[in-house]
Amino acid sequence: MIRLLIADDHPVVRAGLRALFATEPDLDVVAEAATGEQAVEQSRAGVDIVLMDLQFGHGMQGAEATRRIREDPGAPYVLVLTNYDTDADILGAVEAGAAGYLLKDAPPVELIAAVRAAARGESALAPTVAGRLEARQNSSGETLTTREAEVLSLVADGRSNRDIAKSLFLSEATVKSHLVHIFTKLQVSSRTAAVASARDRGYIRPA
Amino acid sequence: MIRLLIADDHPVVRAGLRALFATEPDLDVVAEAATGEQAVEQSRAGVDIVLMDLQFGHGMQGAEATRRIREDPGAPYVLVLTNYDTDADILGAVEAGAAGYLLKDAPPVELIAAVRAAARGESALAPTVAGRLEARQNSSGETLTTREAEVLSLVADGRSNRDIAKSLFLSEATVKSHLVHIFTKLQVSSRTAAVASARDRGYIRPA
DNA sequence: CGGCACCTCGAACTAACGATGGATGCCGGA
DNA sequence: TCCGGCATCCATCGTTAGTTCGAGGTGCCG
Repeated sequence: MIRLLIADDHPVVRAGLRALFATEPDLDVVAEAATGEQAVEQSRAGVDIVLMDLQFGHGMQGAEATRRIREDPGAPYVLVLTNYDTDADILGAVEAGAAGYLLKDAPPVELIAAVRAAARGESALAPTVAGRLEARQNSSGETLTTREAEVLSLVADGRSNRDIAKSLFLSEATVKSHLVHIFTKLQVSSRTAAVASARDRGYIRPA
Repeated sequence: MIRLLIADDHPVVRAGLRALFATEPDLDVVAEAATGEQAVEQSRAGVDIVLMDLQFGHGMQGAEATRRIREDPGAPYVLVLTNYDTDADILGAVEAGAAGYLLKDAPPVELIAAVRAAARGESALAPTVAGRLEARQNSSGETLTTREAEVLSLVADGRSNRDIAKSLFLSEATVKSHLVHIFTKLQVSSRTAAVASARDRGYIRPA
């Protein structure tokens, strides 16, 4: 018997997952959580697998909750649940200790199979994500430094170079310098293209 | 007895809604649709209320499907279902004839109440949306024309003015002209800020 | 210690952008 | 019918952005 915790802020999704797993005799949903905090709490109450949504409306997000849960030795496996497989947080969640991730629009059989696989301790990473993880580790030139990401996020807000310089207590020249590096890494040649590319790659929050 | 059609591309969501309504004796889910096309088709088979997701992975989107369904006289009422209440398509859907809209993270009781209200022919618009509809009609300056939206979406992809001009078979001056109008309506003064603002307001697809 | 990666800044130059102000034709609503 | 909004077009000019050099500072790690 595999004991499940469902963590999602959508009541409808929780009900759907519950209904889905109800048809499987070896799967038992023993708890639900509507926030990241609740998920961390409930995960300690004898659970084998946590189905963790990445996006929560308020408070702690799924990736952080995953990290907290996996801190404990003998903690349950965490399967991350997300809407888009381009989600940047997937990488964060996997690095935080998630055993795999699932797309919400995946067919039910896949969801169930993934849960069983996770319960056996197997990792369930889609090729897309696995590849992205490799890419992040190999081609080190592609990842932005924290400072560059900081600049880029301000650019994405529509701020000007001068504006950004003031906010970060830099000279405008430094901001431009960072931008040159960002453009090179992202293989673009304008700030708006950089923002577009960064959104594609998940470097920037969509909402 | 209220006969429901659930149109959503997520099996999990469909199962969740089905489970939800199963507890109500006067509500009966008689059909499901995973695409916009299916929804239009199924809506003709003796349905009272259609629960219509706005986002479909492929093919016809919810707003368009709503329009098609409501074309017929005596067509079922359509309740739009969406993740974010900032979604630009909500307005489109309501204009297409939706009787109301629901947030997927709304508590189950609200969903059920909204369905019953819609079945009685009542309109169920959240104040947020109702206000936005007014705003759209009153301050006409806020909405972008189709051409402006077209330009803006290319800007959001990181294209240059010259590039956009070529794509749309315009002169660069015309593109700039459109941009001036866009900036004015969005109350910004740069293309990146315009993109940021447009994303906030839901003028641009997040993915 | 000597790289190496990162962050910082400057200066001068080119290209792109945005502001301003004006102009035409077209169409639908008052 | 006339007016207003839309789409289209154009030129000029100041500002911003992006490029290309350069260089100094830090901290980390083998």
